[in-house]
Amino acid sequence: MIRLQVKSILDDCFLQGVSEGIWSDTGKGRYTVELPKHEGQGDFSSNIGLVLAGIEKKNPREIAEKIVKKLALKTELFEKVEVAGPGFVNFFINSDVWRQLIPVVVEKGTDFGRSAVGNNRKVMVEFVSANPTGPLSIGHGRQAILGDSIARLLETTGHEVFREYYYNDAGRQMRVLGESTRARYLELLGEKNEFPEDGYQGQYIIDISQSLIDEKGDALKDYRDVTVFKEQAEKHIFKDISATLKRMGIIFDNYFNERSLYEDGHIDDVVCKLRDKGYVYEKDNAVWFKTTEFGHEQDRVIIKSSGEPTYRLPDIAYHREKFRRDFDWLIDIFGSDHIATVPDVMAGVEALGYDPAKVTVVLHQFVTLTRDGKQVKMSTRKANFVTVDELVDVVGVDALRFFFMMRKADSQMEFDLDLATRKSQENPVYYVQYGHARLCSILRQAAEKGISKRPFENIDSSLIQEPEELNLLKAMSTFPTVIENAALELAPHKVIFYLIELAGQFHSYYNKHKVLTDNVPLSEARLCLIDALRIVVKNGLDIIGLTAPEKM
RNA sequence: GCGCUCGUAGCUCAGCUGGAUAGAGCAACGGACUUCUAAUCCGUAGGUCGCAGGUUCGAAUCCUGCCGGGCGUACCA
Repeated sequence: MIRLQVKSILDDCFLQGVSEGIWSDTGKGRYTVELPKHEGQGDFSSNIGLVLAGIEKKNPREIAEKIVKKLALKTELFEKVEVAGPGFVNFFINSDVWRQLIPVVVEKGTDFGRSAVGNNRKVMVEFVSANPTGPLSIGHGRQAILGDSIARLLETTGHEVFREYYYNDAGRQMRVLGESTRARYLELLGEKNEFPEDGYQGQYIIDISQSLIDEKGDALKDYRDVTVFKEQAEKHIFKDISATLKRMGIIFDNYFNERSLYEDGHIDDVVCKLRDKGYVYEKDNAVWFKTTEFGHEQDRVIIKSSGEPTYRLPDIAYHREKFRRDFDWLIDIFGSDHIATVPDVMAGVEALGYDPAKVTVVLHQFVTLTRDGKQVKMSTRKANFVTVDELVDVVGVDALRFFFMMRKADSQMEFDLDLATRKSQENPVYYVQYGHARLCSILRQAAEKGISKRPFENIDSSLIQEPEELNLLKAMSTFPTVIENAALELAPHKVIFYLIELAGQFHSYYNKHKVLTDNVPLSEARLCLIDALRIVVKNGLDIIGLTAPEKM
């Protein structure tokens, strides 16, 4: 907030220098205003001297001096502006500017941090998209939480967000699922049979088979067609998946079934359109898509010689449907195993006349599981995975969300269930939540002691003067920018790190200074700060889907 | 082989659209509870930012090469 004001004042000075002929306008937009890393370098700092000196071939400090001279006349925002180091301009902001943040935050309340930068752009976030072959595992959990927090951030910044889950309940995987279910069904009935070699081995299949017996007895034992088994499995698994997601606070606006692309003729239509445009040809009895026309190394098969489409074709058709539904921005959250499909889909989208620049793919790295110190290759089929439900049981929703949001998407994560269980108490989510609980506690105590929460105009705000207090205000002032950046960069971890930092500053302050004392005016002033801070922490937790307990 | 991606403290990770002295948590060590919640705080220690070049006033950050991990590289999804 304040940074932008400083930047715009600096821009004015720069332009003034241009019109006076001191320097050219080449440097326009090249210099920055940033938060310095070290103490004593001001509240903000600009590299303008160094940048302009490079362009004009002049001494950076001299240029910085000229800027400072112009700035001095400009505004009461600054307490001091000085040249430092090799040619930086450091800005020291008047303390009162920081204090004025308090009434702003209090007035905006839950809206502080929200913004309209999204301009109501329609965004679809596609995530999870797991086929119903088993419970959600850790990897899905990461994706679910990543996608959901991105969606939340976009909503907070004025985007119109639509969450979609894309799934496929046809094909080989599902046939195997049906066969596995039938095999277990017969097993439970004591019938002789063989479990499919590549069948799904999890306990959940047995449970599903049992449910069939409960409902229908042995009426299905002579069914050769696996459809009924498949459908039962799908129904149960999907119910579990939605329950798991809901438990984590994740709700979808739509589940999109890949099969509808066939039923509604979109698959055939896409092939026709591509053929009309000359991007498709036949060879070796298969249908090929000329991805080489889009700079790829080789063409790709979209319909196998058996007549079945490869996964690329429905993926392309699906993306066309997304475009046709008039979204301005399409965000796909994929695991890194989908890297290879992305360029093909993009080529397809482009070939059909849509703009691939409207698609952003967030790829997240895998979560590897270690058990007894050894890495386990997770597989739904072999059922050697850890489910999201198990994790939630053990660590709770908040800790799990925090854990997954802490890391940026493209970092690999190692997950050790034993360690997670043991360490869940150390999860930094509690550090932030405890901060919130403490803030609430102060407000409660104040009420009990009869120290009233007065409006900002009625307190002596100059009493808010400790460096820790001003630093808290400075940190609070960046909150809207943090949210905005995290949203536009699709990087929820930035909010997490911000909250940890802010909570840390508060905990320090709490241990050093007392808010409620016999000094009533001072207590009242500090209480205003505490109230505003509580709002920021609460909003931060809310925005990324975490609870903000008032007591712990 | 090729493509994408990662490599920062003992461990887990921030920082990466170039800026001044590279940060946090955990683990280690030493301190602070008759005081608004000690799920907290304060301090100490810990680094060739994978390696080597290059670009420039300035590189953890950009470029090139190499080394090492992950994921791909199907008429599997």
